[in-house]
Amino acid sequence: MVKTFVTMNQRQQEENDNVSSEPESPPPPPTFSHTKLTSPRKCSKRSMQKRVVSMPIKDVEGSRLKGESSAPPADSWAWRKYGQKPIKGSPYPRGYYRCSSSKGCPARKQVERSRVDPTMLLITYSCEHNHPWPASRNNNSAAKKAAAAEAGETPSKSTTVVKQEPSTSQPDTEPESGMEDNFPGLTDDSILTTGDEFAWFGEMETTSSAVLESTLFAERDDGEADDAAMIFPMREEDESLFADLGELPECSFVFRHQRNVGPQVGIC
DNA sequence: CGCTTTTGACCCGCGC
DNA sequence: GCGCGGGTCAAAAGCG
Repeated sequence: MVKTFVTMNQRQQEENDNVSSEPESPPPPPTFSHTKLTSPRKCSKRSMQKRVVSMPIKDVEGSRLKGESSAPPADSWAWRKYGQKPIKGSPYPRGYYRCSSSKGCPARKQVERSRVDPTMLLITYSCEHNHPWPASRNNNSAAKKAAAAEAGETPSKSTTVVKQEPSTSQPDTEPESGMEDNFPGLTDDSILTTGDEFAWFGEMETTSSAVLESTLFAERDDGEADDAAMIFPMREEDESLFADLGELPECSFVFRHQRNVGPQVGIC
């Protein structure tokens, strides 16, 4: 299973759409706990970290069909839709879901259909740092249903973009303190290791054919993004595509992982 | 009956 | 300061 990626087109789209996490903001500080947040409504976009999953519609439907009974669904939490908005420039509406797996769960996700590739769903996950992630409930069929409904019935392909945005809701505490207990997946260290610690994403990763993206190295200050970009050598055509990436945020990282998709970019 | 979805209104941040 | 667009709220309707 490949991890985390945004195709170039998707990324460009996100730049255009503001779908990406903080396109309008300068590179964020290297830690999570800087912005005081009193309510989700007051969460600054720049203070959030996102995870965007670009999921083939087919996968959404597939997991819905076989989901609860046999194989765990791609996303094992309960999501309740609380809104839907048409997005400017996009023919497809964006659905807004919040976690209903536990009371007071701050997690949210947005589901929209990719304009670049209508066969793909872009799912943006967000949550707060200190959010105590609930145990899997395998009860997200509703959201999937809605996502699939929004997406329509179309064949699908491959890539996945994951964006996640933990907000900085504990401004007076050290970034590491308490956070690991409640939201282990979003520590600076584990941010590089999706899977075990990032259980909820990891679960998605292992239970779905969707490709899961890596966390966005937004909060890193050690140049990891650059390193990540070097993991996969680029071909010339890819490099030409990246020629326009001069304005990528510092924290952006680039992969290539798919033969027919081209370069992949993670955005933070 | 309880939970979810729908949908219009409202709020807020941001750019001009 | 104003307008726009994105995100959330909350009431009503639908569904199991």
